[in-house]
This record gives sequence, structure tokens and C-alpha cells, in this order.
Amino acid sequence: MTSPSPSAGTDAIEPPSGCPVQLASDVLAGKWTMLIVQELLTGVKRYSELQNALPGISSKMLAQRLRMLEESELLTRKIYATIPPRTEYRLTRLGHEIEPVILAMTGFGRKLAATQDTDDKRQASLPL
Amino acid sequence: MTSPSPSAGTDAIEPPSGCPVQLASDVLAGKWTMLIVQELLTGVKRYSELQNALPGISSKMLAQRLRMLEESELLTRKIYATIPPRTEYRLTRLGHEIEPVILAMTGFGRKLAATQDTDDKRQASLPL
DNA sequence: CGGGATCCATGTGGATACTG
DNA sequence: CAGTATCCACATGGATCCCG
Repeated sequence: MTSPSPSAGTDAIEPPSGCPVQLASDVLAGKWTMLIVQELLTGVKRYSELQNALPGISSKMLAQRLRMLEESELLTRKIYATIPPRTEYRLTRLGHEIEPVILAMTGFGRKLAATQDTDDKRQASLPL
Repeated sequence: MTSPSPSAGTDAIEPPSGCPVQLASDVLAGKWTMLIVQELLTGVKRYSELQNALPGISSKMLAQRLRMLEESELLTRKIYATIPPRTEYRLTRLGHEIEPVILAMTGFGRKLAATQDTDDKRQASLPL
């Protein structure tokens, strides 16, 4: 990335297959995935806690995303066979590696919001 | 994030609306968006260069994403009304702010790949 | 409480063809 | 070269009902 050599021989093109960015966004895609991870980043959460923290999510989507993240080994599920049942979701070590992504997206999201805020025409002709 | 206080009074819940992460992933979502930005991060690119660098993308998707990114002020389009026509795409300053996100995702993507690689049962019982 | 199953509306994205 | 237009297949995701 940092080597600006346009005609380097070793890196042919860089197809989507095998591209780390593609792998990551493949797993993190989906409307709620990032938000779920963001919640889990603050600690262990139960199913109902997640559902409560994510206003608007349906139980289907929550369960689905949770399962996806589990299959990708980003979180673990701990089931307490009690009555009433209780399930705890906890990020794995790999799951915690998502934090820099969340952080970066938070930073960018803020700049995006700030830009759209100061977006009125008063200085639309600012140089690039 | 770093304050583990579960019952802090100032942060009620954090609905998806207004959440920076949601804003960012809203703009960066889409199958090819990240890859396009990644290409543009290395410098100015023409339409055909992008299409060439992104094997499998259709002209429709490329144009569509490019327009989206332009509307979000993440890139600018410079059209040369020559024959044959020539269009150059260049990230804006705001667009370059995506780089940390790409970098973070690259890092995570690599760890993901490495984990899936060393995923055979030989040490499935490693501690979290 | 923590889901699974089903149905369905919409969005996303691919293929193809056409244009300035 | 740099797109646009149209059609269509499939994936995403919401609503609702049901179950252990």
C-alpha cells in the first residue's frame, strides 16, 4: 500500500478473492452486525440485553447474525439450561480484533456527520 | 467505551440513528464500495482502470457506487470532454479519511484468514 | 427467555443491450 | 471510453406465529 510503484511486478492486480478487506467486510456485512459487535465490545451480553440495546432489530435477525458471528468464531455462546433459560454472548479474542474497525468507522462516521453538517453552500467552492 | 460503568446515566442506550458506526457503514456498505475506495486510495483512477482493477464488477455497479460516493462527497469526478472521453476519479479529503477503516479491515481480515487457516482441530481447545 | 419457522416486501447486484 | 437502461435472480431483512 505504501509503495507507490505503479508497475510492481509482484502484485499483479488484487482480485476480490483473497483480499483481506473483502474477507472482513464479508463477515461484518449486514445491517446489524457492526452494532452487535459494538455492544459486545463492552462486555458479555445476554440475548435480551442485545435486543434491548438495538432498538428495531427483530429476534430473527439477532439470532441469525449471532449465529453467523459464532460460526466465524467471533463470539462464543454460553447457555445456562435454567428456568428461565439464559444465554450469554461473549466476543472471542478474534472477535475483539474487530475493535479497531469499529473505532475507525466511528472516527470516519463522525467526520462524515460533521461534513454533512457544515455542508450548506456557504463555502461549497473550497479547494480539494 | 473504555469506561466499563454499566449504569452510566449520560449514555441512555445508543440507537442506530445517529450512531457514527451506522452512518459510516451506511455509506461504505455495498459489495464493491470498499474495494473501489481501496483502489482510489492509491491515487487518481479512470473508470476503465477501476473496472480493470476490480475483476467481476459490472459497469452498472461501478457507475452506481461511484455516483453514491460522489454524492457523499467522498470523491470527485473530473470529466475530459475529449474523444475518446476520459473521466478521472479522485478521493476528496473526506474520502481519504476512509483509509483508517480500510487499514483496520485489512488487519482484521488477515487475522480472520490466519485463524481460519490454523482452524483444524489440532488445538481447538485453546483458551479465550 | 431464547430462539426457530414461515411468509413476504424490498433492496442489491448480475447480465445484457444500447448510447453519446 | 464511459456510461445508461432494462430485466431479473437472489439475498436481506421485517412481521408474525410458534415452541422448548
